[in-house]
Amino acid sequence: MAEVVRKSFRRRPKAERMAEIELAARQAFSTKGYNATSMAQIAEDAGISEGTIYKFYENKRDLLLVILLRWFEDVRNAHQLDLQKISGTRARVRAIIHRHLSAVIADPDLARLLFAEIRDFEYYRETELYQISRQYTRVLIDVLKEGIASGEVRPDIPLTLVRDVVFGGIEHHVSSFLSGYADIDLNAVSDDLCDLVMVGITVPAAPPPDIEAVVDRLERVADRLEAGKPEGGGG
Amino acid sequence: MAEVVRKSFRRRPKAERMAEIELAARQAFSTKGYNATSMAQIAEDAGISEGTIYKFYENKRDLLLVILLRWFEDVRNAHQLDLQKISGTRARVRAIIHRHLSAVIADPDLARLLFAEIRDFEYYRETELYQISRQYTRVLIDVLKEGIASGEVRPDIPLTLVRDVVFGGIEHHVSSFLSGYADIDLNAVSDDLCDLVMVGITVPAAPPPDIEAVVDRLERVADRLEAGKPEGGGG
Amino acid sequence: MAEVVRKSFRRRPKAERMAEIELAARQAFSTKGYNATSMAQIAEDAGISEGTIYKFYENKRDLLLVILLRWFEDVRNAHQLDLQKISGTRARVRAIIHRHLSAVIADPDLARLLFAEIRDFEYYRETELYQISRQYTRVLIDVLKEGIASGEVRPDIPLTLVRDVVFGGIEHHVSSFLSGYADIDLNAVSDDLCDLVMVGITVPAAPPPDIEAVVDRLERVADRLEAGKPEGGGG
Amino acid sequence: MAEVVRKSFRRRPKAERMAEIELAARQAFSTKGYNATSMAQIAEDAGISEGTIYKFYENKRDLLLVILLRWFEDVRNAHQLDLQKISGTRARVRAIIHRHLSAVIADPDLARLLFAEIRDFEYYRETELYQISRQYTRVLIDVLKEGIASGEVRPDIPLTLVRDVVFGGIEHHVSSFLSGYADIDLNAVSDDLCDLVMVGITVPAAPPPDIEAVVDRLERVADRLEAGKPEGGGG
DNA sequence: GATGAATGAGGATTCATTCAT
DNA sequence: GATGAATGAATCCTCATTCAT
Repeated sequence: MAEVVRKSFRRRPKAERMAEIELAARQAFSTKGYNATSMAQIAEDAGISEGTIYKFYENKRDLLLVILLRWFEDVRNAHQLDLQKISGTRARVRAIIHRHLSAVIADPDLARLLFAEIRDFEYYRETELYQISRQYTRVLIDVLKEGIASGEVRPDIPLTLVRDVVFGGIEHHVSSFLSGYADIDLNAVSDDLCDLVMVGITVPAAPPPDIEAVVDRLERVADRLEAGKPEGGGG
Repeated sequence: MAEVVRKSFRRRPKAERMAEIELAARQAFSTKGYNATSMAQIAEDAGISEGTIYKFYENKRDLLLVILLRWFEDVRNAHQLDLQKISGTRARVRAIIHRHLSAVIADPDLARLLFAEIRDFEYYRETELYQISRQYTRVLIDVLKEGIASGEVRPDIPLTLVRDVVFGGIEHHVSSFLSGYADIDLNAVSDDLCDLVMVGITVPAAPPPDIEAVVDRLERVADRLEAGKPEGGGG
Repeated sequence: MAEVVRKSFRRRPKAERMAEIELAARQAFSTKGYNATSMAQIAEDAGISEGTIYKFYENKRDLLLVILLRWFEDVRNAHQLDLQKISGTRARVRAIIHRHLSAVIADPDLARLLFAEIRDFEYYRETELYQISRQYTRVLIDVLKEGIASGEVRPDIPLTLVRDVVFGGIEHHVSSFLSGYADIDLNAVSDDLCDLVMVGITVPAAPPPDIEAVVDRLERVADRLEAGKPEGGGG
Repeated sequence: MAEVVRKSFRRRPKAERMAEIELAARQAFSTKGYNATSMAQIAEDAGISEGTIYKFYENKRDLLLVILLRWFEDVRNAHQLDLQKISGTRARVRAIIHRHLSAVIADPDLARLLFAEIRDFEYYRETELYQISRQYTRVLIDVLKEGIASGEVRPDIPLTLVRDVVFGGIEHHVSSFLSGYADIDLNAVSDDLCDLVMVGITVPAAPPPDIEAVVDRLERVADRLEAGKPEGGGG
């Protein structure tokens, strides 16, 4: 009974192939942009033939979509994990900023592709990717709502505007830094942006200058009163 | 060999032609993106022939560049005029936000083209357009610096990050609203964004509004306490 | 975006395709010249699509280059074979002339393309094709040098000029005959040109000038002898 | 009677304009080739507008034709003047070679244009330019015929072949020298080519070395015959 | 399943020529 | 006469996609 197990000797796991293709595509799209990247180039980079890509992805557009979806999913999952171990609105906001910032820095052009190239894809905005990106930015809104509930955040803030300021700000900041070929200090920028959003840029309204003196006096009075209690009781 | 007899045509003022071409190109680029727009389409929309475009613009890229430059120049000039009649950091910041927001709302895709399509234009980032866009966002930084000088703004804020938050936030906000086919309340959003940047979202450690009255009362109490100590016991 | 459904097609051996393309291109280039020939025309003649040409050749210029290179190689190989079985400078020179002449007659415009169209190809002259064409005409120079060594050829001849006279002469001759729609007698022209180069056109060097005087004297002697015959006979 | 002679104050003599246009066109055609030269460029170089060229020349092709015709006429006239003061076939052949060579060296690409670019001009070959170029090369044939008549040239030479060898040789030689960026020694090359054509490259069939000895012997015979006449009969 | 040769529409750009000014 | 803006066909080349092997 020669039960020769002749497994696929050349066939690669589907997931592995796809990962290679997506990696190649992602790098190419990021580096040169969607239009300037050819399927032939992606195939070559992935070490496969052009035709094979079409076994896994409907077309070039679909490939970009899948890549963007994967990116959103990955970062969103990271957000979930982060938030599980962090409490306090400020700390949670900072975590979201930090995570998104590091993701954008890791592949600065990918996020922009969403806005840049998707526009050719007429009806796609209302569907898959649009939903995902909304869900993605939803984490921040949820955290802000919790902050409102807990009293840490003003209840009258424009939620979507805050969301756009955070994500738009990160995108702009990374891209303007890239233009300047400078490095970004991940922690410093996270802190700064978090600060900025939380407390703004205005010089804090100085506390009434006398109040401390008054308190001092009151404390002294209280001290004395307490000290004189024994006599005070008599009458 | 293009040895063909041509139709008739009309000679038009150069500026008029260019305005028509740029309008057509601007709309097409905005609507469909740079790559998806053909010179033939632009020519048709402008009511001229393809060849004529090349009398005025070096190539397609140049046409986009000119359009973007014009946009920046126009809005920058508007900024200058605005700021001439407004004083106070907060009011000036709000004016910049308001002006930029209304420009972006007027042609929401144009500003994005800068970031979306320019990336193919290798060395151009370091040159013309990059310079202009830097100069453009410079107005906000200058206003912020004045605010620091006048004590209205915290001296330790990260200037470029604030800049990126404002312009990136506006861009994202407009584009996310457009996706939802909702209208933007220009004044409300300007106010909100200005507020956000100036004072942040944290619940202010608001000094109790009665504090001075309280202090007064406390002081009177203290006075009485002090004064009545000796006699206070007696009737 | 070329997202169209295609017709069916046949996969063919690479060499076969290339041969067809080159044949079509060669005929078109020869007939109409390089500039007047469109890639579309070549593709149609070759029975393929335009895009396919670009699978084999970088661009139109490259296609011309390849064709010219092939032609030079073919004729050069023929020269080699010819010379292997022929000895004697004159016979060898004639063989080169004959072979080149017949190649030029077979495709009269091809050789001229080299000189006519290559000039646009700026730096190409110093590279591939220039080298090949130099090597090509080198055969004649080598044969001439052998002739000098063997004493059959004057050692003081300007080698490159002779080379240019032979090849330039053939080219001109064929093209002027073609203009006149006349046929060329391959063997006769080969002989004539060979003769021309070998011995020139001058009437063969007059016999030493004194010999005539000598002959005169001899004639006079003879006359006298004849006149004196009557007496001479007596005695 | 104010007979104000208001001559053309801006209008240039027609001939002058044409000369400028032709100069500009000639340089451009020579430098870049016919196809690569645009009418716009010629107009700019000539300091006039594009439209003006069409006042003088039917079209681009016609302009080239005129230029080539002028060139042929100029050189042909020079040939005529040269030949008026030179006699002897060899000297006359050399004069033609020298004159043509110097004309080709002066504008090396012009002559080639005749062969290179004219081919697009289907039926033109049988007409104007073809006639002129035939007439042009006719001078050499005429000189050769005179040489035959005077006995200086072998009567059996292939006239047209000699013509093609001379003109084709010059063309090739100049172009191969240009490729090498070397200078041509006008006189040396003229001499060499003239020599080559006149006497070929073969080592001259040196007069039989014994001929003088033979003559000597013949003279001695004659002497003896003369001396021995009286006695000769006797003894 | 994988391949990669073949497709062919599409697009940017050029330029000879015309003709209203 | 001169101009030069306008034309628009023509061309090379690219590349997403298909399908016979």
